[in-house]
Amino acid sequence: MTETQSALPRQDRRISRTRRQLREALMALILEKGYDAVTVEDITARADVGRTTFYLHYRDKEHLFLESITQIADELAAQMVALFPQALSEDQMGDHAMRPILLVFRHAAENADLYRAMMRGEGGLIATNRLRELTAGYALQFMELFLRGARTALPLEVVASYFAASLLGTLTWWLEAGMPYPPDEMAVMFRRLAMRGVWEALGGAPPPSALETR
Amino acid sequence: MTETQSALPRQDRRISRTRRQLREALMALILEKGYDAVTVEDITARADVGRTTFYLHYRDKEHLFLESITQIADELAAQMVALFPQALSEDQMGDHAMRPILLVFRHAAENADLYRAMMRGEGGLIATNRLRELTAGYALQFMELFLRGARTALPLEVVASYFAASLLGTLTWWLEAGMPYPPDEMAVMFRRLAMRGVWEALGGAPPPSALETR
Amino acid sequence: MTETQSALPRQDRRISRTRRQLREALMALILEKGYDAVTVEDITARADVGRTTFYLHYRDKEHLFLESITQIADELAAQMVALFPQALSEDQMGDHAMRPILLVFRHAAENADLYRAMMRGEGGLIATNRLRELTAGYALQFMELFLRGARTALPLEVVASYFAASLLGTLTWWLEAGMPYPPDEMAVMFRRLAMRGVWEALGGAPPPSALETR
Amino acid sequence: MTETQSALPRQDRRISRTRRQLREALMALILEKGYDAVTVEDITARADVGRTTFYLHYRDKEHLFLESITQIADELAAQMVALFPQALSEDQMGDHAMRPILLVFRHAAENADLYRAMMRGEGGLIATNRLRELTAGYALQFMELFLRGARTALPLEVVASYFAASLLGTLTWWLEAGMPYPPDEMAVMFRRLAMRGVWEALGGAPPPSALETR
DNA sequence: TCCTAAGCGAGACGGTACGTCTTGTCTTCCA
DNA sequence: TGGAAGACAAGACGTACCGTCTCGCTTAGGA
Repeated sequence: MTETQSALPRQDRRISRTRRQLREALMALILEKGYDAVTVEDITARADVGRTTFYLHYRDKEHLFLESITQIADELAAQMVALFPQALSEDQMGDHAMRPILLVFRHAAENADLYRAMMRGEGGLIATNRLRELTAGYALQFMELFLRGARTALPLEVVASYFAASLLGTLTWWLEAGMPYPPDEMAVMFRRLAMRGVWEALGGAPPPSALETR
Repeated sequence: MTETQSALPRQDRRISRTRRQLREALMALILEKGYDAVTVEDITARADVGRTTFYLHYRDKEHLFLESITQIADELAAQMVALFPQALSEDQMGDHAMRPILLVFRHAAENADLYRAMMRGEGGLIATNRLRELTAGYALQFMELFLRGARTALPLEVVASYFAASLLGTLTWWLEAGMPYPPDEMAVMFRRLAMRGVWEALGGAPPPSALETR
Repeated sequence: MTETQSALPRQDRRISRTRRQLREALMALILEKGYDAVTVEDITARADVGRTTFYLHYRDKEHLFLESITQIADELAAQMVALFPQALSEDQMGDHAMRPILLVFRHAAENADLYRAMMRGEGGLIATNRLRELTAGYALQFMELFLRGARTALPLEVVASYFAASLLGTLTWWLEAGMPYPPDEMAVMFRRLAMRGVWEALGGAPPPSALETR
Repeated sequence: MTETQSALPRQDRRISRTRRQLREALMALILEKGYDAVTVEDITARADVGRTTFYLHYRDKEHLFLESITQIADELAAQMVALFPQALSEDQMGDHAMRPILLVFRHAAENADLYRAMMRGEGGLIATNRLRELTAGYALQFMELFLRGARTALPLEVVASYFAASLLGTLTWWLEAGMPYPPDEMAVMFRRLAMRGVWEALGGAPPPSALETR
């Protein structure tokens, strides 16, 4: 990381420093006052940057916000992708279904402030929607991979959107409640709540491992 | 409705007429441009009312919005309450668990535009949060009623928030997708997805009726 | 004046009060810092008025400035018009030619600050040009009235622009130098300098009264 | 000129090339849009030069402008000085008084664009004021030379400022009107308008030559 | 021949002012 | 007397220039 940075021209390093300061200022302020109440001036004052400079980098507040979100979403997505190096056998599936959920809760725990900022307040829908789409997309992909075209009891998109909504909703509740349970435990609980119905909807009995192991 | 109104003094009728126009204007505008993009001036212009008059009745845009939401939430709540006239026997429970869900999807279908307005856009969180709390509250109440203090496999609040989030999430998806399935069908699908996990979490096997009947 | 104002509706009185405050603030600030250095915020702060209110009344600084100029120009113009109630006999002409000049110097002396503000600084050309056109116009009118179509030694427009430029130039010098001579004396001096040439250019010998009387 | 340049070190030649481009760009742009509307960026874009480079040579737009003005003013001044090689006899004076005026109109005709640029627009006062002072100064000098301390009918400074203002005003009108008369003719007309009054103000009858010859 | 100093272009940056938009308050007028 | 009209203050918005700065590139003239 340090190497990467020092490899950049000075000017570029300065730019990314400015952008980082802006991102961090925005996130901190959202947690303090909520997205809507934050003004561009607030952000630049906190980031110790001229207001003009803000507009040099971002169209408006939402632009900066989306960039910030995208960044952590991409991070999570990268970790997600790393989970599926090759096709899985069916009974591995049950076990592997657990992993992405675990990943999400752990990632949220590690970036709790960012996640809270994303989901809090009026502007939160911007973030929530992006995350929901992302999640539903991954769920759909995963399920199609598993099903290999087999017919399902319920329409796949219903299942996927159900899954995404319940995951994100549970996540939100958990974060707002101050993470009263450790992430791994939350993942297990969520799994117990969600997976039964999903497996059934997909037309199969849940693999034993999906119920017993973690 | 007409009777109720004609019972009011003339002046009051005029007031509620003004208020109704404002509400309707707001809802229409939210559907057109999204909550945030709507200005008070937009609303009053559409409602054919002076801007001053708006502030005579509501503190600000959010105030009017919440009032509108509250109105239909209350309506739904009233229907909900009517479902539980007395204590239920355990095997009635399974059957009755279905009813509130059905109610929600039907009510949403009947007031699709309002629901969409509530959930759409940035300001949507205001509505979504209210609905989520309301729903989680009802779920909690219902589950406590059913359990009568029995121990559960998972913390009740986790189950309740899970349930509320997945119901509202599914509802949102369904509305935004243009209600591709009839409300009763959606209720059944949602039930198949959610109830298995919930019943298990509450510590019991789902009553047969919960799986088969509608 | 007081009567006129109290005859206005209250709202209108308030408006003209705001406008007057803005005009006075602008003029004062021009004298202090020069036209260009004055910002809209300066003006509104001095006038004790919200910045938005400024834009409610004027497009921009120049608009306000021109309105102010026009006002005193109109005042002068009205006095000027009052000088020519009917056609003049030729030998009255010489005597009357003196009067407009006297009028200008006296008017400038009475509104010295405003005149200085108008002529000072970068924005001054806006004012200067307006005044020059106005003056040249009046001079042309006066000369045509006097000549009744007779041929002249020099083109009339040359004479008129010469006259206007020298009058305003002398005026400017006089004001900037702190009015070292009383207005009536200046008028006489200007007349001695300018009128000989002008009369000759118009083709006639100056009437004796033009040279001797004041 | 070419010789002078090639005698300079290359670097310096490059510098003066940059400066010349900037000057020319400014003048062209003033004629197009008026002084105030021209931005530094406009200038550098037109001059095909980096914005930084501008500030390498000039403090700001006004600095560049004044430098440009000074250059042609100096040129005119040099020609002016060449007119007075020695003391003049009184009757030569009348004839010689014509020459500087002629010089001014000819010089303006030769550099019409530059003169127009100088006098046009808001920023024109900067130039106008410089020229007025310069002119009034020369006039004063000339008159003192001629009078050799004799008493005058009117204060010398009044006469000088009158003279300068009327000369420049006439010049401006002439240029803006598109030079409808040749420079020599303008000089004669101006002389007929101005000189009578000036001579009288200085206390003497105009020498015959001043009225007849050119 | 290199190398080093200067002219220069690119562009990030802080700052100031602009003109616009929306909000919520208040006052006046009218039906 | 309730509602419409609209003046007003407040304050955020996004834009336009400004003048400063740092960074490399180029290029010419001296070592």
